Amino acid sequence: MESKKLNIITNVLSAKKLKITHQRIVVYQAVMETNKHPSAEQVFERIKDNNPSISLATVYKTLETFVENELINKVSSPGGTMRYDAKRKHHNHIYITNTNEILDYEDEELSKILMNYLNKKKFSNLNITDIKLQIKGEKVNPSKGISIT
Amino acid sequence: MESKKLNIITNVLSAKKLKITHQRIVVYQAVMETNKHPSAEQVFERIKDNNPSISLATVYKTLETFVENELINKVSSPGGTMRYDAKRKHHNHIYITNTNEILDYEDEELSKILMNYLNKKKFSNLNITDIKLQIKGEKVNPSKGISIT
DNA sequence: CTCCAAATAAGAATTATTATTATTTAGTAA
DNA sequence: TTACTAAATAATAATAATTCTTATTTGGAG
Repeated sequence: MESKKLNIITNVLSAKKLKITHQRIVVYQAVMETNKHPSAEQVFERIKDNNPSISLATVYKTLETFVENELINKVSSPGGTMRYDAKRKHHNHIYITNTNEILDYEDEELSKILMNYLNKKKFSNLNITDIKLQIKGEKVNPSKGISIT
Repeated sequence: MESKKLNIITNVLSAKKLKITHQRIVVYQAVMETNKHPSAEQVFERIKDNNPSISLATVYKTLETFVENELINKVSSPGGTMRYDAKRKHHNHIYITNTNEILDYEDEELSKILMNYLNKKKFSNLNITDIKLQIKGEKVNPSKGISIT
């Protein structure tokens, strides 16, 4: 199963004509394995114990390469630093201001409503590439999670 | 009329119990006068010719003071730097990726739809402080403006 | 197996922002 | 008005995040 996962990654990379390197595999895995929207620094922290030779600059560059190849997303956060997340289905973000977390909020119904509404508007000279909702809030109890019904 | 504008500013400042200083008046005016969501650096550029003694650090600190006192907003941008804008009616942002501009998109009807939709959802442990739409796109013709109908 | 364009490591450089500290000033109260 | 004090500012150092540079290494085509 480890090798299966590895296989998926190598396929993804070669589909984008990217050289398959140990660094790229490790960084890609690190971003995929978490839903925590890590910063480059956090990706580096996550991988460095098992891969002490991978440098922070490489992590930055590798992440940037993935963004250019649309394998992951790069999002700005109210905290000021850039955060990365695995590119999956379209989703919105909830910024938790008191813990600096970014949560995903997936809501297909909402996306449809938004699409639908904005399509009726005419934006001249603008080519819209993405529409997402940005919810900002704070955890009432920072040590507990958030659930949505 | 200059003095009238000045009067408005001094009233705003004293309402927040902020000392009325030349630096604050100038920075406040600079942010109010543009709808371009300037960075701290851009505010500095805008004022420095007429106020060569105001330092960049003061601009940063003054803007931060205004944010704390809810006179202006601070928003992150895909470009990575923080941008400021006059706090007015609730509005959404359109990030123009090929020119790095941030446009306002005010739409009360849309806000109501969103509020309404999200109120039906139950987010436990989350105190929502802001909901805004983030539209990303690029100008087809970078030298021209964007109009919305 | 060889070769070369592309990728990486290491660290310097740059950019954005915050912190420090000595000096100045707004507002208050005599 | 003047004197006082807490707050604000100027100048600059420090820090944090990110990008650049360059010498070295390596994946993969042939």
